[in-house]
Amino acid sequence: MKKKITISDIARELNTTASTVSRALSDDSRISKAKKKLVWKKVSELQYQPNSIASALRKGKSNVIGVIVPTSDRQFFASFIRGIEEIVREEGYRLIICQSDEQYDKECTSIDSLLNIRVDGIIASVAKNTVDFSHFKKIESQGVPLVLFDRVIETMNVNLVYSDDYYGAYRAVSHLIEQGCRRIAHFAGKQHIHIYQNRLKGYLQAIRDHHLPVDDELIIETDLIHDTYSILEIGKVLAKKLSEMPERPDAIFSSSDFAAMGALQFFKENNIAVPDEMALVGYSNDFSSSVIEPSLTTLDQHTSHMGNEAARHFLYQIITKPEYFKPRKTLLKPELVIRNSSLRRNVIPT
Amino acid sequence: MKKKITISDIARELNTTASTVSRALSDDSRISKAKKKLVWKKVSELQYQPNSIASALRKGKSNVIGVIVPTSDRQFFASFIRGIEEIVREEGYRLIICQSDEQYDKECTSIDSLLNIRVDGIIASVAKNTVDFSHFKKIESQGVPLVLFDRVIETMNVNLVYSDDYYGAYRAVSHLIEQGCRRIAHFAGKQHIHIYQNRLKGYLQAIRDHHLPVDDELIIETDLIHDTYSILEIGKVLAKKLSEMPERPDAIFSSSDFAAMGALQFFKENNIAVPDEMALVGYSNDFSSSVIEPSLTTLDQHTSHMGNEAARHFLYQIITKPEYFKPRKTLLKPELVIRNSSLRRNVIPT
DNA sequence: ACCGCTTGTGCAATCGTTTGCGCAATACGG
DNA sequence: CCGTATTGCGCAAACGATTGCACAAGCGGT
Repeated sequence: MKKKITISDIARELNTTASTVSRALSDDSRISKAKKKLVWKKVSELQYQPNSIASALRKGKSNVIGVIVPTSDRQFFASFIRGIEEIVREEGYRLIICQSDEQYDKECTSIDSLLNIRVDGIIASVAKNTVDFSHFKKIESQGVPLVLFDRVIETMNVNLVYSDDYYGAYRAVSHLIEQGCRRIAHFAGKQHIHIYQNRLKGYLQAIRDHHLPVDDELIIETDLIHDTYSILEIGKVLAKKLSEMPERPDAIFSSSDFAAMGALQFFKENNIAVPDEMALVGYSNDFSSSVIEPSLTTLDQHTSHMGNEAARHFLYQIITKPEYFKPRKTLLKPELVIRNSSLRRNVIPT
Repeated sequence: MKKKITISDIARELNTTASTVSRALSDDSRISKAKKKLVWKKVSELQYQPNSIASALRKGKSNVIGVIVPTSDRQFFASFIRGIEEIVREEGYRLIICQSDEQYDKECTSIDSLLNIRVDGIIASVAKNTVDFSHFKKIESQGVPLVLFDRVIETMNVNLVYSDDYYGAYRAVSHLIEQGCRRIAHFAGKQHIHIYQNRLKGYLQAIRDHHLPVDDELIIETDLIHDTYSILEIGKVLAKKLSEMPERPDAIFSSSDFAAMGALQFFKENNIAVPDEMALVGYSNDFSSSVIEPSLTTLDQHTSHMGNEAARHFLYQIITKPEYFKPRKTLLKPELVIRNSSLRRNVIPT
């Protein structure tokens, strides 16, 4: 192990003290230009690397933001993280990324470690089974800025960034109705998760607004959070179930791209024409939805934009005095990306 | 800001000193069981959160590993990161993830910040344009353990984890030949990157070993590192070029799944039958390659396994005395995942 | 009664930076 | 020539946990 050189080493060589060097490095106005030059010269000469640990300890600020995601290998979360990074990197913040793997206890330990290393803030999306929020309350109570995104906890008074799932679903279903669909099924996610609840609400409202009957049989609640290949399978199974109904539906709005794609594969294998006999809309605009045949209509949530917003919320909270601070909530509208799985050729666009 | 409670607060309440508390918490044998109980009780009573910054400063160890990836929104890197995490989390290490965005200068600053915060090690894949390696040398010279993966620098004497690209390519091309293909084109990546170089070598060797002619016209070198949608386009353009050749090739081995998929889309649009007129093999086994129609044959690199290995290399180096330490190199064999894009029906499997 | 040993605890320095405060030197106005 | 700014820098105390060393008390053996 080579001995690391410190601020005092520099000071010694320059016949001055650590304080002066420190101030010179932080461009303090009380240090003369000449001295600063000298210091900078020595710094590069000795290849000095500041020790941010020491600095963090003294300043009580680590310049690190903790990010907790259920999993980082979904495009959704990956591009969200990229979105955060884009914004905070120029302010000198680094990210430390924890995966909860959708498990409550990993979520807890992640939060603990992040607090231990004294992150300056935490940006998180809650795991699918989390119903107790005391660990998030702890973050607040320690005075650490918190931003929740996507799977948020609406009852907590913190910064929020989420997508307007109600709108997205409403938009998707209205689109299907415009295409002439009259019996629209819905692959709904587990209803204790807000986003899935809102998508179901949007679905219902759209149906009602267009004076169509709501059929509970067509609403299938299932766990849409798994690895991609499993959800694909789930989609196939559900598609089979729907196709065997006496009065077969003519469209599906799925809360997951992958379930929609699984369904699509089933229909192709069983010669049910998509979109003409069965139109499909997914959710999230995963890359794969653009290459599957027919390509899948879906909702793009502009995830990296969500990341940007989350980052900005954090930065805003940092510069605001606690007594003046009020949490901010951003609700972003998803965009319907219309592709072939829902585009019937004999329909005249309105 | 609520005042954080420290080890000395605990000590004061217990009429003892910080040293005793510290030792009690680290389960030092010199502290009596009784005292330890008392300490633990107070700890939970006061909701004490250890300050790892202070600890890191004193111990010269942060329990953080820096990971540098070109981009985290590729499945490849995401699952690699997951692979690392799996192994190191139980040893108490956290990950801090930096994206170089394939840019040399971001790579440099990432390394600098990681060294500043005194990470215990760095696991990195080099950016596509990096040709000067002094920043990686710096990591070594500071005595910080380094593991390079996938896009490695073979001339550096550090831990390496990479995939046997030569083997993968050889395997892919042999498979195409077994399927009856005789004029096989190759979408090659830029040749200053080792992995693409090795894939080209594997391609060439397989052709030669099967006594087929090598046609330079069929080898197209192009930049395969971009966002997915752009590579898709590149694939289409190249496919067009190939399809217009007087002697049209009957197969493509692409160093990128996305380029292969782009080509596939072009062939479908232009009624060139895949795999019968044109067989296709991609590289990486991205999820989308399984849903495109026909599904794409490709090479799976077992990325999360690569992550496991990288993590183990790091842990090994950590526990080994520098004077006994020798870098370890792991070369993993990719697996050919045979799907419909290359599977000709009239071929009897051998 | 004395010595040595074990067991449990405290003292104080240390990790590398930052920062409030004080002090000298110079400048400037009257 | 004195008083008051202004400029430039050093002293020393933090930040919170860790750790080498000393030391005290208790015990047993001679």
